[in-house]
Amino acid sequence: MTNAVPNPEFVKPTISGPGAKLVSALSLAIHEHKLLPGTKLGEDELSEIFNVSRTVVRAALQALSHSELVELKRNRGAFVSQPTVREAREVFEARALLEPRTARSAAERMNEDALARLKAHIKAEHDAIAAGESGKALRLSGHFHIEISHIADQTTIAGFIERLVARSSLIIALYWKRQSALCEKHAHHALVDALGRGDGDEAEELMKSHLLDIVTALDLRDAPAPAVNLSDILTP
Amino acid sequence: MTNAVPNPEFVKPTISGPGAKLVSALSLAIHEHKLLPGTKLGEDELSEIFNVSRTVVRAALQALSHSELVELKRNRGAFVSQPTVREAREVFEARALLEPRTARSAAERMNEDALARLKAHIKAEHDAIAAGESGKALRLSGHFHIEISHIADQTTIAGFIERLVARSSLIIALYWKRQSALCEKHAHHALVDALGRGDGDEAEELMKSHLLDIVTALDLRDAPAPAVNLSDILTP
DNA sequence: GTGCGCAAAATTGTATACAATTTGATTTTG
DNA sequence: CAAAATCAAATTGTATACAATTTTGCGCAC
Repeated sequence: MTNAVPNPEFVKPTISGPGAKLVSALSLAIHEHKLLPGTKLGEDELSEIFNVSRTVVRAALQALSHSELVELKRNRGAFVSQPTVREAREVFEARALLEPRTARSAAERMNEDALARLKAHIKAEHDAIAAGESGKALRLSGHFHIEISHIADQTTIAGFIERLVARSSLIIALYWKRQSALCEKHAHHALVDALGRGDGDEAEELMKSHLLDIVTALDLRDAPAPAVNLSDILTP
Repeated sequence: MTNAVPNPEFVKPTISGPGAKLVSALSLAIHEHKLLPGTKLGEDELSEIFNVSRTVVRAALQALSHSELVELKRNRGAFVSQPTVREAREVFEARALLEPRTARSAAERMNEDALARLKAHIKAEHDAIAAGESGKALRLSGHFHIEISHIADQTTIAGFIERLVARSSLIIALYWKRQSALCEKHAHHALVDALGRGDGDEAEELMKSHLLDIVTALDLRDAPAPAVNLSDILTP
């Protein structure tokens, strides 16, 4: 069965043709933490798996690098990005700057259709958790924020938020405190409530504290990134 | 003589090797309004001008499309982007959201070196205007905002602002009211003053009104579109 | 046994050839 | 004469071949 959410894609169609499938599949896998930060994405490997030439693989990897999910190192290859602690802090500072205001706008532009989409989204999150599909649940919880930004109807800012959410997924993979449970369930539910009532003040406040909660569940001391490739770190 | 400004590049090194030159040259030409929105960027044409294969031209065009300076249309080719009126409004709304706050941060992190760079920047703008190089002046005036965002030391947000400034350049090419003079001279000078004094409140306020001034000088009602000959402008 | 150096293998970078699609002009047809 | 159909030229999309670079592994000296 396919996703219950209208648009399951994170990466906008910056690329078309056969490469689009590759971009979708890779970004999906990264968002669901099936591909972990540091994983090498070899060109031959991918071209064989997807039955396309290296030309389109390279185009897809370049596209992913521009959305910052993948890092390209010249003559070395493509790797799933490994945001640093500093980048992690910056990403959530940027989200704190953009998203609360965006949630307010969304509340002001709310309508029946949008509310239905959000509720369906939360249900999908629920179902994924119930089914034990933690990767999918994680991806959906990120996508929830994107959905709100789309309701706010600010395409440009929504694009920024998409990038930040994508990066957040990598950050969570690297810095999430294992002991703290990921229970965005209540926060998202409360947000949908506020949005449904058109309560911009509350939506803004809820989003602010929700983002703070997420950061609190991260371990952003100088924790070394669990690198797959040690040589990247040990050789200057 | 080369630029007096430390980093004349707008597009970050998302691409390396021979293609980097191409990206630099094209983004420079676009920022200086030598290549106007809607201009077609043919692959053969560029590969001949820069003496590289179409492979690297395509990579460069893809990079430019991800920074939204260029729009790729499948089976049609690459064109200098033509932001719509709606996009234009969104871009300046996003700038209004990000830049005043960023100017405040910059004021708080100001130091001797940064102040010197900003003053050198303003001087370069001055000189370009005096020399009648309006394209260069325009590019520098955009880069001034990027310089401030770098001083604020928020790489992620700085990246967003870079994209917005790039897009603004296209917007100005399309929607600038000819009658209104572009005199960012005073605004930029006042900003540097406030920043130099570490006056965050004033810097934030000045940036806000400065951005408003720019929008006011735009005619965001309709949109014509010009075009141009490539080989007349580009020389590697 | 450790470290260095060199050569082979693997991988990425670039160029070129060919396929698919669009474009524009010319011809055909009502 | 206008509109539609068509065919050739031009342009982009994709695959493959070759070059450059990095990685790997073996052998040798110390």
